[in-house]
This record gives sequence, structure tokens and C-alpha cells, in this order.
Amino acid sequence: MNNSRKTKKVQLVLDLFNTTDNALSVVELISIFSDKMNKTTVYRILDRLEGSGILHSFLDKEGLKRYAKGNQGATTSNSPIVHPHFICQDCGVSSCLPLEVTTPSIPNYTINNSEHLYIGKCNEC
Amino acid sequence: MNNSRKTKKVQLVLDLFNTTDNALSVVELISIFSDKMNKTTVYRILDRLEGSGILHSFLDKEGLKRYAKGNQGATTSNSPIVHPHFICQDCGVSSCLPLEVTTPSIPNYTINNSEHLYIGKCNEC
DNA sequence: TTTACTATTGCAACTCAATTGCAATATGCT
DNA sequence: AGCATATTGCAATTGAGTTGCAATAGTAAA
Repeated sequence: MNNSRKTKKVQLVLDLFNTTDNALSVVELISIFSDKMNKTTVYRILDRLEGSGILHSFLDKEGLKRYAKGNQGATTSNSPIVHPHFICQDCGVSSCLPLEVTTPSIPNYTINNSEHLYIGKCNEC
Repeated sequence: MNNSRKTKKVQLVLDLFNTTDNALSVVELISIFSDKMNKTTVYRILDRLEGSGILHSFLDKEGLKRYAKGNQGATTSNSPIVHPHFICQDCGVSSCLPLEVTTPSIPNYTINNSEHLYIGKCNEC
């Protein structure tokens, strides 16, 4: 029983993410699809694609939500497998870093999840 | 020549941060000082205290700005010394983690800064 | 294919953190 | 005390993200 429907709008979003591995902000995506669909639809499609593990999201340093391909939350234990994200301070391009994040152990604390954002310059800038 | 003035409002904010090492959200701070000063004043005082290195800030997982004591940006090179932050998913208490963050080196990328947020349960929860 | 069910979409209105302009006030220096 | 200007309060504004509801469009079954 799969409730999700493969609509034309959903396909447009999927097609875009098949062209890039970058992490795109919702603001960008709304702009890209401004003549194809409503901004509310963009928000809801992204939310659904994240829910089904096709995309994952994080907040960048401006507090803007960004989405990229793949499932951040695949897990065998109760903690998701986490990778850091990068954003270029010059051109704004953002991407997933193919690194493993090692979670520190803090006495008396349980750590279930984490977010890691690196800011710098990409190879273009 | 120091332009900053030690006003009563600024002193109230400093007094509060002298009672805790926790990272407090602006929303909390506005509430705490709701009968002492205007919310715009809270925003501006926090901004100034961060600018002078007395406080530092980060965005939590909800995208809310949080402030805590100390200077995140003290540096000898061009990269600030960074520490991770923690937030309890149950009670919402947030704190600085006394850990050193080691910045990975990525080919063709320059990393100048980073943000690290751990989500879990504190010793109270 | 037609029907019927319901997921999806568009639109407008709304929420809420954060910012801005401006006039009034308070600080600190001489 | 008087002056220059940093600070504050207030109201209005911005902008990302959310919500309610009616209209539309997938999808599965008849």
C-alpha cells in the first residue's frame, strides 16, 4: 500500500534532482519552478520526498532549508548515519560531503543526531 | 575609543548570562525580558555583545538563533576556533560542548568556518 | 472506460522570527 | 551643565514557512 502518487509536479522535482548532487534551498527551488507550480506545492513535495527517503534536508547558516538527494537517516541502530554539508561563502553552492561523522561520547549525555555545516570556498571560487 | 555604552538594559542581559552557561534562544530572552525591554532592543543588544566577542551565536535545529557566553571566533589563523553545541530534544536546554572540532581537509575546497549541532538527551532527561 | 475514492494542488490568508525607520531618550565626554 | 551620538521603543515591514479549504487529478476497482 503506497499512498504516494507520481504526479507531473513530483516528476519535475525528481528530474531536477537527477541533474545535480547539490543541496538546493527551497527558495531557489520555488524560483526555479515559479511558472510550473505553486510555492506551497514545492514545500509539500519536498516534504513528501524527504519522508520517503528520496531527499534529505538541513538548515544552512542563513536558516534556509536545503534539500539534496539521498537519505540521511538510513540506520541500523537508533542513530541515523550522518554526513556533513558544505556551503561556499562566495557562490552559495552547497553540497554533501562524502565523510563519516564520528559522534563524540559525552558523559551523562545521549546523542541521537547531529548537524554539521562547513563554510568555505569551493573549487570554482 | 570605545563606542559601546554600558546601559541598564545591556547590564540586565550581561547579568543573565552570568547566571548560566546555557545557549539561550532569542525567543526565550525576549520572553524573559518582556517587561524590562523591547524585543528589538534584545535583538540589538545581543548583536552588539556578539560583535564585541562577549557572546557567540548559532542557529538551532528549528532555525532559532541562540546565544551563549564567550567568543567562538577567537583565532590565530584565519579560521575561528569552533566548538560544537548540544540541544536536548526533550527539555530544549542547549549548551556549548567543551570539545575541539577538527576540520577535515577536502581537495580543492577551503574550509573557513563550521557549525556543529548535536541533538540528544541531557543528563536531566 | 467509467466510477469513485482520496491524494495532490492552488490560492489566499496567516504565523512568527527577524529587520528597519524614525523619533524620543539616555550615556558619556568635555 | 551641555553637547554629540549611541541606545531604545514603537510601529511597520520583510520573508520563510504553514494552514484551511475548495478544485483538480491519480489510481484502483468495477
